[in-house]
Order: sequence, then C-alpha cells, then structure tokens
Amino acid sequence: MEIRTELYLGDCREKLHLLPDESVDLSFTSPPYADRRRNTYGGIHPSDYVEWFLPIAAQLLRILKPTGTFVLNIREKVVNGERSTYVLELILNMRRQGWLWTEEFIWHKKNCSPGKWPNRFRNAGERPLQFNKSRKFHMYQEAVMVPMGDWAKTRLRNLSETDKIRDNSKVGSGFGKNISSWLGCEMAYSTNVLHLATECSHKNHRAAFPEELPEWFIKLFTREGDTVLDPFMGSGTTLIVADRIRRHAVGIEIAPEYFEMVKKRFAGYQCDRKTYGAILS
Amino acid sequence: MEIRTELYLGDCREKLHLLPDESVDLSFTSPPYADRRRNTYGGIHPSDYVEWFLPIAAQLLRILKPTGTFVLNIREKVVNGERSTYVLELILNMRRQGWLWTEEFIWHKKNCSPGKWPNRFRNAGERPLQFNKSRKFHMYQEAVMVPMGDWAKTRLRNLSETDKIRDNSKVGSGFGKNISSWLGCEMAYSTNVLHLATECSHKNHRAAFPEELPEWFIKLFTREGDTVLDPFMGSGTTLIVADRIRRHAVGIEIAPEYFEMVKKRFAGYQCDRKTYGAILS
DNA sequence: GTTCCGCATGAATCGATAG
DNA sequence: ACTATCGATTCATGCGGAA
Repeated sequence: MEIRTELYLGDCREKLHLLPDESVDLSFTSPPYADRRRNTYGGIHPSDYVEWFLPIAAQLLRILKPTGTFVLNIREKVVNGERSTYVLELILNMRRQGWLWTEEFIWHKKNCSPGKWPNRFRNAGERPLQFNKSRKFHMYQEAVMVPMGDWAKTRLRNLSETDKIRDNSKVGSGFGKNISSWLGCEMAYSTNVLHLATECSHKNHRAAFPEELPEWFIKLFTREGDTVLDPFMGSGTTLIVADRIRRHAVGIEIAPEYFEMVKKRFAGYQCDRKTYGAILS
Repeated sequence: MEIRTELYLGDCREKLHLLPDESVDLSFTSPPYADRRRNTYGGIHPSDYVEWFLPIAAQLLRILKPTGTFVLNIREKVVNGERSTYVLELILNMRRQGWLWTEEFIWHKKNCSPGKWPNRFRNAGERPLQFNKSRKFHMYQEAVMVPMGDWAKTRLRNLSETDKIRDNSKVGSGFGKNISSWLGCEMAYSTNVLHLATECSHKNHRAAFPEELPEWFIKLFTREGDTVLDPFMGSGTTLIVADRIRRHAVGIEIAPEYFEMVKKRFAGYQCDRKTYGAILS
C-alpha cells in the first residue's frame, strides 16, 4: 500500500477548510502556546487564546471521522504568578462545540527547562488532552503495552528510579522494533502517564516534543493505512513518525522555513522508501 | 515546644466556622470526589459539586494566613465516558472568590490500581492544585530537594575518587566534611512532578494517599511549629504526618468511625511522645 | 571501537529596567 | 499604571571530540 503525505503551506485557519469531512482518524498537534512563537503566529495573548483556537477546533471536528480522536498537547503559561486559565476555558468551550473531553494524559518531561524562582518549581508536566466526536472511538491498547514479566520486574526493582523511567520510555518507543527482545515477557496495559525527554540539540531544527510522543498516540488511536493530521506541523515530527509506521499524513505549517525543511526532509525520506508523497502548497 | 493537635467530629461546612481568622499556614486535603463516599457526605453529584465546595473554600480563605497555602488534591471523575468538568469550574469559581490559582502539581502514582477498560487506561496521575491568598506566600524549597540526574552523578562519582585519594593523604577530619559537601552537590531543586507510590501497607483502612504526599507539601509550605489543617481528615494521614514532623494540626471528620480511629491512633502516639493533644468533638 | 567528558541548548519564569 | 524587553537562574540531554 502506498503511504501518502500531504503538506500545506499556510495558516491552518484557512487551509483546514480544504480538507474533506470525516477524513482523518487522528489529529495530534501541539499548537503554539500562549505568548510563544511570536515570529510565526504572532504570540497569541492568553486572553485571546480561546477565541483564536475555537474556529480551528470547529474545523477539526468537521474533518475528523466519527471514530477518530483529537489529541491536543498543551500547558498553561504562568501569568503574573498564576497559572492561566485559558486551557480550562478552552476545554469548556470545546465541549459546547460538541466535543467530548474523553481523557487527560500526562506527559512527564524529564528534561524540563531550567531555572529557579523563589515561589515556583520548574514545570515538568504537559497534558495531552483527548477529545472525541463519539464515545465509540477506535483505540488499540495492545499497540502500546509495556512488558511486566518476571525478568523486567526483578530487573526494574534493582534499578534506580531514573533508570526505571528511562526503561519505560524505551519500551514505548521501541515496542515495534524490538518486539523480538520482549518475547516471553508478560505484557501489561499502559497507564495515562508517559515519561519522555525532549530531544535537546538537533542540528537543523528544534522539535517541541520527541518522536516517542506522537508515536505513542498514533499507535494507540490508528492502524496502518489510517490518516493522521497535524495542523501545526512545525518541524514535522508527527508526520515523519506517521510515515515511518505507515500512516497517511496531512500537515499544515505557516512558517515557510519550517515548511521547506519538512518538504526536503520528506522528499529524501520518501525517495528512499519508494513511497508516494503529494507535496502541496 | 508542644505540638498541639485538634480533632473535630462533624461536617466541615459547620466546624470550619469555629476556627479563627488567619490561623493556618497550610491546608492540605483530599475531599470526597464527586459521587464518592456516598455514605458520609452523601455522594455529591458532579453537577452540584462546585456549589457544594465553594462555601468550604470561602471558609478556608478566611482561616488561612496571608502567607499560607491551600493544596487541594482532586481528580476529575469519569462520567458517561467523559472527564467531568467540575474541577475546571471549581478553579474558575475559586478565583472569583479571591483565590490565586498558583500552580498545578502532578502526582504520578507509580503503582496505581490495576484494571482495564475498552477505551481508557488506568489513571496513574493526580493533580494537587495550589491556591494562595497572596503572591507572597511562604515556600521552603530546600526542604524537598531531590537527587540529581545521571550526568551529575557520574561526574561526581569520578570527582569523589580523586578527592578520596587526596583526602586520604591528609588528615582524617576533612573526609567527613567533603562527604557532606558532595551530598549537597548531588541534590537539585524539585520540579512540579512528584513520583510517589500509592500506599497499600496499612491494615485497617485504605488511605486516599500515601504519607509522602502530605509530607512533601507540609515540608514545602510550612516550618516546625506552623499549623496544618485538613477539613476532610479521613484516616488522618495528613495529621499524623504533621505531628511526626512537628507541626500543629487541625482535623475535621464527619464519619464517627474514622474520627474515633484517628483519635485512638493519636492518643497512643501522643502518649508515647509526651506531647499535648487537644481532642475536641 | 569504546568510554568519557565538555558544551550548547532549551513550550520557563521572575524581577528589574525601560518606554 | 501598564506593557515590553532582557538578564539571571538552572539541569537533563545528546552530540562531538578526546583519551
């Protein structure tokens, strides 16, 4: 089967209108947080954030299949010593749009940003929020199981806490690749807490999240040949993972330099793989 | 200094009125979640939860010192396939009461209860919410520092080898001094993500949280001789920890069997410790 | 070819300074 | 008074050069 990748250059508030109804199985995205990415999206002010995002959410609701899932990775910014409430208000407003707020996952960022302040600790958690159109959404829990056999149990018991966490993240990312090494292990279902580190210093690009994060959600909510959408493509992490594990993908990015970078990276990758990629702008 | 513990039997909606203004440094509590503890607080329906809790929050706002902190350990219940929104609405309404929503911590429950549902994973995370009256609250970050990661560990391990050699050539007194300084170097400030196991070792009852959870917040937000309040005392975990690390404590509990249990446990404990406990009902 | 160490780099946040 | 910008703080990570 050919795996098809579409890239759009432009503002997703416009480009999303080009996508057909009920055509996407999973949208995983990490939109610019409030007051971030000023050079691309202009740094949306916390007080304008909900109003800015709701039309995008409405389009995603239209584009998603009834069995599909929308995962929104976001975190409240601190404003004047308080956690902002725009994420709370966004959830409440998206429910009024017709979304179901199904679940809240927790991503523990092992390597969070540094800093020290007298009245606050470093923020090491982000909250991928799961939204659905229907209670009968597709979920493939077996695709993200973790080994808990005797071998793993005894080994984990003797390791330090940091090592345990690292093992968990390895399992999450390497399950498909290293299946043979886990043979004979007893497998357990995952929880809603993920432990991953962000990739720190890449050469050409900066990714907001590690490949393991979209990979986990793509495996959990889609199968081979399904379609994944990221309206805030950025450096293209979600799309590259989707292609690697054989899901169709659609990406939208407003910044030309990011768009060109992903386009190049994809062209080479697809050339090697002899797959078809529709690069549209 | 005498450590004083007060226990009240009754509904905290009434008993909180007995406590004086600005007399508490930290209130740490885990209220009954919606539809839980039906036999005591009547199993508050999710849609009534905010209305039920707001008068309690108002009392806590009155009782708390200006430099004090309120930590509310709560999690959205799943209702009809969706995460309930009463916690979101509670945060928004408490801000209208005058509370500052300072921070959202994440407690990762390492060994959470087993279970499997077709469209949901086990919940391994809770979100202790931090509220304050003022931006100038007390916080003692050094009291909860954590061991550093691998990079520093390996570096210090090598450093210690050379230092050991150097120390051996010197007088013996310097050895202990350096040990303590190494220990200091191996510690880092915490993040807002806590990794604690849930407790399962107790005999008579199941506590809602392990002692480490209130202990962490009590150490972070109070010093010896400060006062801790738990208006939903339950099995008394918060109060027992507070007494152990020498903080005054006030507990309120509506269920007589819980109240009596804590009273007994406390009486014996305090008898051993020769401290004074004011048991009031 | 290993292992080891140095170094740059962050979805951060506060407080001070400047317009 | 209110907002924008900047420096200081801090630590996990992975790359690349060195031993």
